[in-house]
Amino acid sequence: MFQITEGELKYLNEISSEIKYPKGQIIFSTSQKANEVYYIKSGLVKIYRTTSDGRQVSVAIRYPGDFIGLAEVLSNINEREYSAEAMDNVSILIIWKDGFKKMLCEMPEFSEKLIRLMSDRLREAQNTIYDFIMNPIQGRLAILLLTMAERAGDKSEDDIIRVRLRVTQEELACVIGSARQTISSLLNLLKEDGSIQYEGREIVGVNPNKLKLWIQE
Amino acid sequence: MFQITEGELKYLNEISSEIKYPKGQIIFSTSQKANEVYYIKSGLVKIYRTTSDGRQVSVAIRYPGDFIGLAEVLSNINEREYSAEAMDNVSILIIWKDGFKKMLCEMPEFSEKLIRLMSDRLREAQNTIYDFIMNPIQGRLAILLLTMAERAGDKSEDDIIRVRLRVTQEELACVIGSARQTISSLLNLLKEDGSIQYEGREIVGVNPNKLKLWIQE
DNA sequence: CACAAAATGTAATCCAGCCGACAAAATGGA
DNA sequence: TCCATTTTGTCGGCTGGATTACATTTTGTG
Repeated sequence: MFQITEGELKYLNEISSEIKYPKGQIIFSTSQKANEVYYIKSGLVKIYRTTSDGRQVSVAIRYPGDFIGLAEVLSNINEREYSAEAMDNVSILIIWKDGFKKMLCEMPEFSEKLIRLMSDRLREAQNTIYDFIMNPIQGRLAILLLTMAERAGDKSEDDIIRVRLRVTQEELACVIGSARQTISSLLNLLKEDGSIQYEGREIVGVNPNKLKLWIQE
Repeated sequence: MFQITEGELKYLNEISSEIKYPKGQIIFSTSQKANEVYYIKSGLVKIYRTTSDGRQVSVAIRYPGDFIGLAEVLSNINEREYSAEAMDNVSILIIWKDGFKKMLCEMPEFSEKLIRLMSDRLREAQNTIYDFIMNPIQGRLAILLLTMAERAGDKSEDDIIRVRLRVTQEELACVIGSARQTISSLLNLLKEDGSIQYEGREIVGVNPNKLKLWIQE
């Protein structure tokens, strides 16, 4: 998908400052001014909104190599529509709007790539909508675990993805719009079934082929 | 949101050919070659996928002034991931990939605007995901009717949107991931409630304020 | 090490909304 | 105008999964 080049990263490093956020820290939140974009160097970030009754609803998870906070800046919206929170210890580049827009002008191939990036994200979001309509909870959970493993893990020799995911059931529930208790029992089913492997409270292995059996279509 | 200029439309007219599709006609479908983008001059188009068991799942509805078929072309995907079908009599410009990409190079402000467009669509899709998680069926239906009215209707003197929507319950059901029968009774509730007005089988008026009462958050 | 806080497991209850089945109404061709 | 086809209305039964309510385990912290 989207891959940043050496040159671009160098440019980014010059116009940004690096910040580390500990797990649980909020990077930006709804209705703050949207004056910067962020580039994730390491760690996972969840994009979410807090509802009036206090629940959290996540619409995406972003991984190392992803930009976040892009949509508001590119759409020229003044305020953040979603919040972003570090799901573990996260290292991030902060890039000010003006610098970022200057970069877009000066590096036309980067600008071109950005169109592709937004396009990829749109397709991804549409697929999420599709999956929500098509799949019952188990399917959505399977899809989520699969994508998380693919994006955050290293593919090893056999077809089991080695990974290191420390994510609570509550967080998973927010992403697929479900209840924590339901996730609890489903995860146990997946465990028995060999679709996922735990080590303590950390997911360390994911079997794509077995997981896919839970997914509709 | 996205507004095309006189100049851009003129340019588009030169590199495109206009085609009219009668209601129900398929404009492109899944796994066809993705060699062109389309610009809707009039009419509504649904973007959907047919599942293995024959059901249709819609992920978006596009309106006059929208481009369709963009994502595959901009992402450099070879095959269509979704199908597009005329929801009524539709008039469309077909623009070949090469011509479109040439236009992007020659009109940098257009290219810039396209980034904004994709960004807008991404936000829209994320909001759809959010709504799916937050809202039960009535809420989703209300949101759908509201956006359809806002995009396809003319705002009149009072705060009722005058519109002319000929859409079957089946189609509505596909968009919000529900069953036709459920839509049937909900529409009747909305009718009684004064949220929407029918004339025969056509929705001709929508009351945004009343509709919003059905929406969570 | 002890204790509070966070995360998980489990089970009973309940209900929104899907599904099947059918009747009625509207629409559009011939 | 008539008949086939499409679209809509309605109703009961069934079920996935939310909700409530605890018990148990794990984790971090003074």
